[in-house]
Amino acid sequence: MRILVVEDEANLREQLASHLRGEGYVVDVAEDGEEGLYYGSEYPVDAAVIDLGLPKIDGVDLIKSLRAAKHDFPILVLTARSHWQDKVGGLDAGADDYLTKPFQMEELVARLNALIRRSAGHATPVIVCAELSLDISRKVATLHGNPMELTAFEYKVLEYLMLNQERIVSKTELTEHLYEQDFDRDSNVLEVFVGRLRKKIAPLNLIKTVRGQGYRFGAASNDT
Amino acid sequence: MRILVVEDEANLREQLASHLRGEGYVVDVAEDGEEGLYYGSEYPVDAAVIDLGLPKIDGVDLIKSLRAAKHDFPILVLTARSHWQDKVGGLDAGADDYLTKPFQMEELVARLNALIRRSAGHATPVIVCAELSLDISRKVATLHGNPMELTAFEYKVLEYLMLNQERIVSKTELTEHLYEQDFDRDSNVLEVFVGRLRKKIAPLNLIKTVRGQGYRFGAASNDT
DNA sequence: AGTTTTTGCAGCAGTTGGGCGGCAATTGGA
DNA sequence: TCCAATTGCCGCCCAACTGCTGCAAAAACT
Repeated sequence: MRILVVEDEANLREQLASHLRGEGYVVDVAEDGEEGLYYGSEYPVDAAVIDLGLPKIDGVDLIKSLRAAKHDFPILVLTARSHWQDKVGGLDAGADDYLTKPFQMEELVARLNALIRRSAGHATPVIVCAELSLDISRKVATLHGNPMELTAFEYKVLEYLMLNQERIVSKTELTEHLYEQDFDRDSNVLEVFVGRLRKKIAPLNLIKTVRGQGYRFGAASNDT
Repeated sequence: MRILVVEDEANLREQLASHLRGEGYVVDVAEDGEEGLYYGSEYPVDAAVIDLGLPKIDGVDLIKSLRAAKHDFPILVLTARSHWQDKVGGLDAGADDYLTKPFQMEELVARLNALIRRSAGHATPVIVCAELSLDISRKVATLHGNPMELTAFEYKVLEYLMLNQERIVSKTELTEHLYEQDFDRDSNVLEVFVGRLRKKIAPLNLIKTVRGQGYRFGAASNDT
């Protein structure tokens, strides 16, 4: 999952970035509204964390611009406690949730998780498909009731596919959402991971290949 | 479907071309307005993506010239965010939609799809004919409610025929819209693909041969 | 240092696009 | 009406491409 962080204070910005990376997210950082607008428009981000007090373009205007440009990824707004009124402006502009500084990283992560999940159309933190279920908040997959042993990357791939059930997800899309931008385009790592995942969830045939287009995750249905 | 891309910046131009080719389009590229006018006049393009800031002939003038020459394929205009006023000029000149840079490829593709579909006279993204329906945006054909397994080429042929229902489409026309220009004229690939399509949608007799002229797709009606 | 995870490489296999030649259908002329 | 020429159709074949897998090296983590 790709997160955009827009925060002007260097210290907090780095803290956010490194903590989110530690949680397995791909993170783009911007230090002002202009840069934020650029990243938000140019990269396929899955969610954004935006501080409201920003140079160049104010946080509220940034959100408005992003929404005007039809970017509908969820936005979590950060406000200083002393400016708590701002949060109303942020939500009005199109943000989805807010957090007042100071805050705990765990809380931010939890809220981000929830936002991403809901924006993919899942109301609950557990996605179930046949005998396989995925607990987004605990980051655990369960097969036939037993927790699966997945590596960090295997989990990321599975999560992205399950959040986008029934949709064809191209390898490019997976790459863009799961890797930092400079990634070797003609590598076959993804094929390898999909292969391993398939092996681990066998004999459920949930990950289907659509030749020339990508993969589709879904309940084994009408193939051929 | 044949797309004309007119963009002076080499990087973006190649990115556009390769991404659109990846989506199954046939792409002509031009790097200035003059070249754009040539391709737009000479080849049977189905839609064009035109950057407004162009050398030799400006984007707006290019659009005007194309329209003056009675080319009515849909045109999607690209503008830099800082020159957003341009878009008005572009639309006035005869463009059909616009996108401000930077933008995401997915969005461009989605809009192009919509433009092509509408220009063929279909308001909705799903074209239905008897028991066969085609979802242009998802690129899926459905027969009797079951999604069909079509190869990339079979799909392209079917899409073109269905977008041009009831009209006689010559093999030359199909070739020009579905293949890059240097194509072996006396090949029978198209006949082969039409044959395979017929087999897959049998027993519906939707693709009729008009000897010496081409094919006509339509609800089985009064044949000779 | 040892283990686990990620990545690159190379070979394999299935699918697809396209060629070739034979066959069928239509047309026009005798 | 019959025959030949033309046009389109179809089955079979092959080459190229895409995706999969196993192995080994590199990197990350303990």
